[in-house]
Amino acid sequence: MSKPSLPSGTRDFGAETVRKRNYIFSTIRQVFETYGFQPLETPAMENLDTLMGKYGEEGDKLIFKILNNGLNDPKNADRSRAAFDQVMSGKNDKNLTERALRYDLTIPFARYVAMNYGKLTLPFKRYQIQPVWRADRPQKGRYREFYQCDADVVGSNSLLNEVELTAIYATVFQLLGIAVEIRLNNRKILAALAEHCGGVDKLVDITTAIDKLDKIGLEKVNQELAERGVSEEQINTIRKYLSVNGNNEEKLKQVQELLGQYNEAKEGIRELEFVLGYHQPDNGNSLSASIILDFTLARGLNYYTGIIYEIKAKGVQMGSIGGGGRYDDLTGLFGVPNVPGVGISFGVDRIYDVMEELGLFPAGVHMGTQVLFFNLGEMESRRAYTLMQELRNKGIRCEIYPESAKFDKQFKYADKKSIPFIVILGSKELEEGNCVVKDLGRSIQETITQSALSSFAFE
RNA sequence: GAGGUUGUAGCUCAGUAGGUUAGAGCGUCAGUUUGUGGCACUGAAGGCCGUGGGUUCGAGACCCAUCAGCCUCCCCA
Repeated sequence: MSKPSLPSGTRDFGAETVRKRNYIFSTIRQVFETYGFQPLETPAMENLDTLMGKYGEEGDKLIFKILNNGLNDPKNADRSRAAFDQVMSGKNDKNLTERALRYDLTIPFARYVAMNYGKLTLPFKRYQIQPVWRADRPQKGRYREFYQCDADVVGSNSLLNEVELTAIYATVFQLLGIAVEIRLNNRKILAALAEHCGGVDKLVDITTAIDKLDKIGLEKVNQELAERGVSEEQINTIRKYLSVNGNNEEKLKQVQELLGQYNEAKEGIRELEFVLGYHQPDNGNSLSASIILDFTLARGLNYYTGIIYEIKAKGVQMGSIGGGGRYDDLTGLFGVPNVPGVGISFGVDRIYDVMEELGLFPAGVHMGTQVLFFNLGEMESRRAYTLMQELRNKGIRCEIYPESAKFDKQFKYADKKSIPFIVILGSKELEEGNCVVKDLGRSIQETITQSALSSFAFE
């Protein structure tokens, strides 16, 4: 038997890591709660048809499918084989798989809203912090199991929601100490560009092409567009669009000049102006985050219809650490039309990697044992145990060395675990009703009465 | 899905052009030290060299396959 291993792209988390991750989770949760969002949890698995077709062609490929049970039952054998042939020809078959692991938190949320529509008070604001799974090839900042922290509002068209979600992004990253760019764009502006270039059907081609801008450069983007039947004049417009620059105000002005004749573009510009207007420095915001309009931002998720978000950490080589946007009719996919929504997502695993790389975790996240009681014999440890429980009742994190071992060994144990205080209670102390408290960091100790121990300041 | 790269002790890595019994540091354990740690010294344990084939008199080294990690593209958090 060889050593056990982990499925590709999954990880175990040791104590240190768990504490640091919890620090991120609780920061995000606290901000979500502050903005009036309520928690929701949904199952790890969903019916396959709930997920399929929601994330685009690439997304479908990355959904982890769960094999049905009982495939090997003789009475199912023919059906299983037929289903397998279906799958081999690129189709899904319910006789082989009808469930899958959740791919994100937005679609399960939409499913939940559709199922509970009558019971929910609209606008409905929920947050959700759970793992998601993607059958992707692992690499830097990319895992097959990772956590998302989502906040969504459904049942409201108000741009005030976008304003608040922007503020949530800014607040969370400020609390975590990560300098970020909150990049904003609007699908409506992209749609206007597509319209200008010959029709909405070009939207996907154009957006995926311009999304590659910073990777393959302007020339290649143009080349790629030409291959997709975009005329020279239209490419010229795209070229101008892509070279929009300056501060946010200047960028908006240029886009206005370029696409202002389209109503959709006007609308998109107005929406962005609205959100930016709320985040002026004189408006109670002291954002360490910069809000940057990026008209080349074209998030792949095909259900976005309005403002889209992407978060980029400054000073590190890392994909986006958050994203989101507005969707007009997500629950329409599940039979409940006309429920607009907007949401954002935090990628905790990438945030963790960024904070680790930049050394941003505060020293205080180590919440290990504070006090180690030495074990110096049967009678001694009985007494020590009683005293220890008193401290624990006061919320002090304690442990007693389980064996009656040599001093040396117990000291080294405290060192290894970075336990700052030890309590020595040996035969002499037992007799005199005392105990010795030693501060290992300062290397000082004092003898106090056992009754005074529970009010000792372990700091 | 395509490509690159790595895989030797618990961890980080050496291992020369294929040649005896596979090395170091750190860590672990024991001792110097049975009531005062971090240091030092002494000693010990721990490896089918990722896995399976192949070439060779001989493979940790070379070839093929496979698995896993990391990285790039696609896409994404």
